[in-house]
Amino acid sequence: MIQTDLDLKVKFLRAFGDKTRVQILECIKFEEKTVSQIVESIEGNQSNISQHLACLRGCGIIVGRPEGKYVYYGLRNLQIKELLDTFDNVLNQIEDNVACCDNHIS
Amino acid sequence: MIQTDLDLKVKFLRAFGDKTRVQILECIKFEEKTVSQIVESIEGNQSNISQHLACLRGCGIIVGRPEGKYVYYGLRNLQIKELLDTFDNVLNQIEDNVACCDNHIS
DNA sequence: TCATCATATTAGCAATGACTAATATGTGTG
DNA sequence: CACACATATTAGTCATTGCTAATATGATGA
Repeated sequence: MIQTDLDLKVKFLRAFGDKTRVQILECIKFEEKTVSQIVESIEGNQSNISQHLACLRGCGIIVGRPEGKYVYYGLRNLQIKELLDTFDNVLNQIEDNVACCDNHIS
Repeated sequence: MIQTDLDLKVKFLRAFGDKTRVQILECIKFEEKTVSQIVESIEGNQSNISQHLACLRGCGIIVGRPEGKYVYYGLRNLQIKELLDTFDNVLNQIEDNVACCDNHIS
């Protein structure tokens, strides 16, 4: 299947649109963590977290650094960090509007 | 149901993670358009587009301005515009990684 | 090498989201 | 008022995504 730029963009953006993945990103926003640490921190299960990590990694949002039997995950680069900060900033301004969105789409 | 800040954040971010909605945003990025114009521009159907517009509006990303029998939709504010630009910038840097993400999640 | 721990992968199921078709609302115009 | 046009809403179906449980891989240390 051919992926257009649009498809890639959507895939990238969709990666941010899941509760577990947002929690993971917040969890490793300031320092890299092992899978176990992330699992414990957000109280998920190992398999599930591992799948979401694979997704975020595959989308170029995070990177994994194996070290012995652990893998440390962290944000890919500063740009991603800044993007996350931008989300928070924009969200603060429009929080009231988002609160009343009850359409079943999204 | 109580919506936590996290839920709101996820709802907001998820709004960007759909092909049709991304197309809509690109379509009205520089100037507001009527629903009909958007429908024609991205070759969707009216009902579908209308639902996605409701979603984006409900999430505070776009605003609708009724004028006579038309409704003009545009980005809510400059911050949203800048956020969209940021997406493009970040994406340019990591496009190669996104391309090879084949996990069925996201 | 065997046992253990950390992480990844797979398959199947459950839940959510998006699309279509039909209908409703609302606005302008003859 | 009646009609035409623009947009919104609803219900139902189909497709996608996420979760769980089980198993596999890979590394460490006794």
